[in-house]
Amino acid sequence: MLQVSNIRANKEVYIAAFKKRNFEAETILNDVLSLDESRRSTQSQLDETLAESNQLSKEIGMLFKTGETQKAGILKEKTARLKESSKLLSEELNTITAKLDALLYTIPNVPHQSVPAGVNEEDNEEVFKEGEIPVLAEGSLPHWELAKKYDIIDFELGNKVTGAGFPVYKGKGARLQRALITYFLNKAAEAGYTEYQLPLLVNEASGIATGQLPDKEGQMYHVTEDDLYLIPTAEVPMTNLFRDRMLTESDFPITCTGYTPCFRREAGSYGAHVRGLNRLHQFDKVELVRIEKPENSFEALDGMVDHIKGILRDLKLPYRILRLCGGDLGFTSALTFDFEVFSTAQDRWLEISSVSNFETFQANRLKLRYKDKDGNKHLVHTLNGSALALPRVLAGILENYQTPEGIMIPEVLVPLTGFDRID
RNA sequence: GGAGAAAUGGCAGAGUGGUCGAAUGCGGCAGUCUUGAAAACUGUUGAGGGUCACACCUCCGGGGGUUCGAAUCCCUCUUUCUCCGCCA
Repeated sequence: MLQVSNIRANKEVYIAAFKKRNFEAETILNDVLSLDESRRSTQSQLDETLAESNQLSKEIGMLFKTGETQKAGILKEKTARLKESSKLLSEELNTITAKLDALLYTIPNVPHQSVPAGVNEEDNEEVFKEGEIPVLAEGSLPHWELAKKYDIIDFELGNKVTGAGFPVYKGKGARLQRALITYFLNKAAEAGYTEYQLPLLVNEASGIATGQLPDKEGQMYHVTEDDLYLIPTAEVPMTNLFRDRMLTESDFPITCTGYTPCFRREAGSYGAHVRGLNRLHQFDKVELVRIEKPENSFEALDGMVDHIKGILRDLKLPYRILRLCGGDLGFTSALTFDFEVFSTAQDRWLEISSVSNFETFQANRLKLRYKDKDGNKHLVHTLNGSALALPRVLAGILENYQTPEGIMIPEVLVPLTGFDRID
């Protein structure tokens, strides 16, 4: 959520920046500013009324003490009127505040200056590419065929037990999956990230703070009985660990990692592009979260990008990095880099990580600030990134490492899987 | 799930209708002393809104109510603790 004070100071700059998102902001920003105007004037009217009423109450107290009950009675009548008007004013204030918040909730983050304009994924900017695309033997298969051939992932069983999008990993498939999780967590630990095991259900306040609610409500599974949401990403519980905190200089840097399953309704998704592991309702992911001082956040973002590069090099997977254009940029993000692995048998790029700097957008909702040496308070910057999302990495490995003799296991994983080939 | 107790500032802990935004202790910060540090002493020290700055307003787990006036009384929700039940 943007800060009104920043909107006031940077309106024109924001309007221009929002154009990169194809978001026509002028009207809404003007509405925000005028609502804020009336919020403040109503607030100060209310304050004055309350001040008067407080003063009278004090006087009444004194009069009772000195036994002048008649005088007190007269003042009491006065307060009745004040009470009435303060009630009206506070109702008005609530209405205005609710309207203002509702508007603010619909405004996405301001794209970073480096974000290219664009309408969709076609306009994302490729900034890096590495790794060799293997030449596969005749008759190579997409991963869902391989999964069936080697009996390592069973989509049908998942359909029976739950429904589409909930695959069952089996035998070496399950072990490979577990090895990947361990491997990713080990890499994060080596890089200094603190590991967490997190709740998989979160409350509404958490969903709002990281920006999943109220706008993207339909993306999360909602447990209505208890009013809890299944996490769509570990970002939600991990970032919310720091909700309502006042940090100090010595708390930085804050770097966290954790493995969780992720649950996404993906309403409306179907077709060839969602086949197999390409798009699931439940999938595994290792996530990185960082909380940084504003002046360090972009350096931290680069650090995360490098971390993920290192993993993909280790796995010897061909990948590229995209700087998302305004049209493809997530609602809460100021700058996002997507990592894509080339899926040889499908002949397409699969997104396996998304690394973002949210600047103060989440911190404002989180009420997450820090106090600098001089005692001044600032919102922090929050960042997160997948390192990595499992299913598509698995798809990439299965497809790129297939040989007529079976699927070879990337070298770095062998100590963790205990086998070097699926056949 | 049942019964009881509790929730106050960074922490501990007073406060049970009016000079309480809140005693006191610890911690933090600044100073005195000291070659330096510790100790001791002195001062200072919650958050949000508002203002050029003050004033002023709000916040004692959340929400609602009683009252001229609520940390304090009432209702409700949440959380924690103790006991019982159930259970991986």
